[in-house]
Amino acid sequence: MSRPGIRQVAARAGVAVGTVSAYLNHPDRVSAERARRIAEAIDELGFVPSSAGRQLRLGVSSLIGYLSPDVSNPHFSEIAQEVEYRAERLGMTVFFAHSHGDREREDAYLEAFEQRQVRGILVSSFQPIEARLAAMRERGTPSVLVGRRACDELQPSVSIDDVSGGRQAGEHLIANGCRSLAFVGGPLPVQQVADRLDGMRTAAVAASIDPPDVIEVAERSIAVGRAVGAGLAARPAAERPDGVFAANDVLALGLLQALVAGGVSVPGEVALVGYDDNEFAEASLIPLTSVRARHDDFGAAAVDLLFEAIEHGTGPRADGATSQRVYEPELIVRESSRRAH
Amino acid sequence: MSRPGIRQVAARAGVAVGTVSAYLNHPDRVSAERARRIAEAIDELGFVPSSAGRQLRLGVSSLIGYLSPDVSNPHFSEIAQEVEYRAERLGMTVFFAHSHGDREREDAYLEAFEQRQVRGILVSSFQPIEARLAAMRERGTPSVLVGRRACDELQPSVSIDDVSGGRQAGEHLIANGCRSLAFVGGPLPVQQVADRLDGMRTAAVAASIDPPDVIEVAERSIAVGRAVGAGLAARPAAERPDGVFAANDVLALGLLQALVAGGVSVPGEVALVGYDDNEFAEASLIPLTSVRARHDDFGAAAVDLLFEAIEHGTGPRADGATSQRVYEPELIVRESSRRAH
DNA sequence: CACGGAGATCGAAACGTTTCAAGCTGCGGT
DNA sequence: ACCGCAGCTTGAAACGTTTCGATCTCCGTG
Repeated sequence: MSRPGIRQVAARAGVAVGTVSAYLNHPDRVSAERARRIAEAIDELGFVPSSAGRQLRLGVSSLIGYLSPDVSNPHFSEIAQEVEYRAERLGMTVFFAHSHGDREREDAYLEAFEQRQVRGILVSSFQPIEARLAAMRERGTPSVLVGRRACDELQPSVSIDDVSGGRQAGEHLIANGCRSLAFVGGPLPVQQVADRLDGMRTAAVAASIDPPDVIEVAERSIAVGRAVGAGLAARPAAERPDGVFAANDVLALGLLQALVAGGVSVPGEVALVGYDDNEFAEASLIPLTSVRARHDDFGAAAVDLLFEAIEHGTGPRADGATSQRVYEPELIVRESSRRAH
Repeated sequence: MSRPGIRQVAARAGVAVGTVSAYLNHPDRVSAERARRIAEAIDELGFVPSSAGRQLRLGVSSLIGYLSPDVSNPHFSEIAQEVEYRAERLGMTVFFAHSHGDREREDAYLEAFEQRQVRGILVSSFQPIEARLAAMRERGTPSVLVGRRACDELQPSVSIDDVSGGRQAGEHLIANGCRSLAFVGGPLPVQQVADRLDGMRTAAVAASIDPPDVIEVAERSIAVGRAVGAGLAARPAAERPDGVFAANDVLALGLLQALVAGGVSVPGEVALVGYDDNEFAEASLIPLTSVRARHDDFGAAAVDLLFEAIEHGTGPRADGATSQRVYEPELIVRESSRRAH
């Protein structure tokens, strides 16, 4: 007793299959009488149209794929939500997949997307991935790199100027009287992390103070932040940085907790700045200063850019412009770094 | 220049289409020589198998659907992650969709799942939805209700005993000397919320103290928690409850921030307990006491139950047992409610 | 009354895959 | 030299849909 198809519906309603198809896709083209009979048949049979059949015939789906590292980081879940809203308004469904930073999973999902004939793909990744995206573009599936600026001119991307974000964080700390800076983040090969550090270094150089101490970590999680924070709290005050910039809010929140638990006053003894400005940064008991990546437009812009790529085809843009949007981040100053001079 | 199909590959490799199919699905059944030729052809043509064609022929996909209200709540994203891991190990891909509490969206996604012929569906919802799930079960798509115990015997579910959780929270507050309780949560028609409140009431009755003051809210978010917290902080100390139980960690974190900002000492003047034990509850500067819903097994159990339903068919279970797992929650005591007596 | 046109309906073909009965090949045993 | 068997290989059929030229019906016009 396999599920009924459009044929069974047609037979039951006493009409041709083409008519049933018309009813489903262009209800206005079929007479009221038949529409009624068809609706009845569908109901009685419990007919559900098969998207596989439809997709096979049409050659495309109404799916867009979204590959992100990790939805448990509020930064990504906030973007995901926005993407879903925007795509929905454009009649598309989003197929979410999470790589958890694993390269194999990334590959597997990208391939799955292609097999499903998604119309386009949104990709957030901490790994070099442009070559793979270029190959998919060749085969007709466009993509937008989210969160990092693409090197290849032909690869659309939506990103934050992380160097600028890092510089703002650094300048802010310095302006608040910090002279002994530290950067907590990693792995350093990750472009976004490296850029943020670079920006901070630039600020230090400009102010002619020592470059930040780099505390590299393998993972940006609360637990790791906590561990690093405990280490800092354990140092004698003289050997402790007085201004810390974390690559990430999640990391920063862990740091903050361990510092305070270790008896270090924030922002008094250590001023702290995070990155992403996620929801929980603002909700902390000592609200966290953070570099905001304008979430409001970010996900939506990615979707829009993807649609542009879908329309324009996958070649270079006719107008020669590159489709790479870079947002200027904004420093949101809160208590964790606000110091009386 | 449509994408090449298995036929073009066969032609190019000089073999029959059946052989290419065999190569793709049972590589051991084709001779080394042909395998080589086919691999070559696939490479040259950039062939990507169409999952639509495959699914059409097979009649099933390797998808399971997961409908949840909102991935920006860490509670759900933690479950989602677990579900994805478990499903992956079983060779399934998870199709995520988010209802954002909207009934229409819920409907639309459930229908989309069915059209895609998912093997089964995981559903978290705050609305009554069992009737719809029953209809889908009739048509051959099993589901597992996640987070709330199903009323219908035939509907598998994985849930937490929310009444017990509420009772534990209440008893704990009382044991810590609180005599004037309050419950913050809502909307009350939501089963999970009502159950938690019920449990707390039970505890109050058992201890012969006044039942909790109920502060109903329309939405469980940080912002709402903050607003309620500000309201409490503004009251004269005598009119303020000394033990507050929030339906949700997100809500609790908002409350906590506003209380402290309003000069109310936590846990000194107000002891606070949340629910879900999400990652950020533990990471708060005043770590939040919370009722933990054993995330470790939760998502995995849901997937396992779904698979059982898929195997067993969609009728009542042969052994007559109902497939409803109820977990006993565990109170994790942290500083936000720990009081010196 | 014949004709034309508009609008609704029909039904075969095609999309890309897997299955499976049937055919083919080569080898070992008698 | 023949048979039988095992293992590869073949290719047609079927899955459920949409498209589109052909057909049919009906009505108004000349």
